[in-house]
Amino acid sequence: MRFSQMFSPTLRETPAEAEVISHKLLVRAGFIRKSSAGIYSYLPLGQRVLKKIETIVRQEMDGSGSQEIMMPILQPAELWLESGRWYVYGGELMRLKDRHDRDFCLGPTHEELITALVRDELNSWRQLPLRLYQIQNKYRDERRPRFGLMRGREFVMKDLYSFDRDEAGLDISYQEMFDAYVRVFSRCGLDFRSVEADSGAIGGSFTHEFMVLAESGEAEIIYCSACSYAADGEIAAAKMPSPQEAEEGEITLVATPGQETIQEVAAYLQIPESSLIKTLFYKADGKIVCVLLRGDRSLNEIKLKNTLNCFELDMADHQDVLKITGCQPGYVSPIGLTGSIPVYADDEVRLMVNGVAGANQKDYHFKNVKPGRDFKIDATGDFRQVQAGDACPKCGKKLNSARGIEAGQVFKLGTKYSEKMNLYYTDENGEKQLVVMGCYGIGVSRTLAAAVEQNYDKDGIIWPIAIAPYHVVVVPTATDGEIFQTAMDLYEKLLGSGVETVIDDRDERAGVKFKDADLIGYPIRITVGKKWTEAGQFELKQRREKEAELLTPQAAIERVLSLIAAGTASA
RNA sequence: CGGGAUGUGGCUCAGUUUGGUAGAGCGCUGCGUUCGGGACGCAGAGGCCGCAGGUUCAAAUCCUGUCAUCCCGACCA
Repeated sequence: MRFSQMFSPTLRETPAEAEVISHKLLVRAGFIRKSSAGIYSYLPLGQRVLKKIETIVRQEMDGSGSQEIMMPILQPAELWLESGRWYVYGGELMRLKDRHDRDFCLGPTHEELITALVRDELNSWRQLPLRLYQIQNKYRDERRPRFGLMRGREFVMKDLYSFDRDEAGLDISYQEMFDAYVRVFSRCGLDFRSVEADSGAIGGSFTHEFMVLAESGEAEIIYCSACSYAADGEIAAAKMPSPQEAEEGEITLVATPGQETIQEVAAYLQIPESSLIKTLFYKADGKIVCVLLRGDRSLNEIKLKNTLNCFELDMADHQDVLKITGCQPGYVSPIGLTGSIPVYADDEVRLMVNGVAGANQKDYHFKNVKPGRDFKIDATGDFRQVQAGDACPKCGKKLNSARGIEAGQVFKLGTKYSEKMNLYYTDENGEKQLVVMGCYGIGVSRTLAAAVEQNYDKDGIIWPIAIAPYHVVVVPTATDGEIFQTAMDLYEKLLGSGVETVIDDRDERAGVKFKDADLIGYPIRITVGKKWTEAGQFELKQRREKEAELLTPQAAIERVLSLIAAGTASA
């Protein structure tokens, strides 16, 4: 490709609206342009990267026994009414009506459609297992689209659905998909981790997320420094604490004038924050519950939500707290609570011996509090947010934390949709059986953004070679004469060798070309300039490296081919 | 959906407080000089100031409404 003809307008300045690195760089380097909030056009460079990722995904899906199909984006409301999700999905579903006033939506995912499709065609156990997938635009009317391609309202997704005879079959499908995902992200050249995750409202099912590690990631990952344990921070567990061995003291009221926060009370009484009992009040579907945590811990709302099995969970406001305890926040306590409010204590709290808790009385706390003795506990469990430094639930070694971008998820659906939408097959005995399903998504456009979040420097993007829009840019430092002609010859030779190459044939100064090459992030740059005139050599510089290599024309081409081979090898 | 902010040539912004008929830099076009890390000079093109009302002799500027965009939060099968 001649750069002079490429529709890739680069910007010198960062667009004002872009906040995260990938958004800034993808816009500046001419990969994408915004159409409206969370909706983007892909310019030639962006489209090429997208296709590269799609190709890798296709190869791995096809290679693991799946078949590509294409379902409609526009879906009739009836199917969503059938699954019950027309009302459950809420505002995120992009809804519209046709001229006959019939309801439709733009597909955010395709469980309904594919279940209906397969149900009409699937009869015998002989047709199973079956795995179907597609790669297409998905639509989710996010409340708050943000970060460019990271959280868009329209995005490219690969969604695959597996159909098996039973749980054992699903286990195999799940594992094969899991393995395929590992290969996909490895081949894309990304640093990622698979983590155990929350299954959300579906509940009970088994799921893993694939996280591309990046500081800007929206998700927290907790992983073990020693063993293979890794989980989304939303669900990460830590080892059960061991009971404290201490002589029980007698509960005593102490004055703590003006000390309202955990920090203040700990400092005032000269005790560690972990000796305090943190008392929180939440509203679960309108009902008040009391939650206790160790003073140095914070609540993991998802764990509590899953335990309570509620839809809505909000912190109780000051008014409510006042009504329940007769006391302002800061001194509230489970001690002396009336029986109607259930008390949920984190495991760590249950094991405390001489804790400090509020007194439900302004300016006073109790010390030497023993849970169970001094107040009742209705349930205990793991409600705390795991932090780096906690002990691994599997091996007890130290847990670390990192941030990640969720680029893929594998999910066991079980019979949720088969039941609702009557998807059966007939087994060897002639009996009708529910089909067991799984679903598996990869955010293709998000993976593109994640790759940038993980691979950039102050000058621009640094594409992993496997998904780079082009492998090589050839930069002649002159715009005519021998240097330019030599560069053109090199360009032709590279193309002839199957190397995806751009020649920067613009009538620009060398500095401008170098800046653009760095910004766009071609993995390899070959400069034809003074070293050619002086010594008959090209300068080959990898975007990731600091120094250039001086090579003869033949050696340069060989070097390019070997770099590409190394960068695109199947995992 | 709650809170905050911003809409002025393609991009980044000034001008709005104090109303008087639109500016800079970059980019773009042409010519010349320059030519290895975003050159310089000269000459140009390009904007009914998000939109709709209102106040006024006069509105980018004041008022009302509305739309859009961004950030924080909530939310995210």
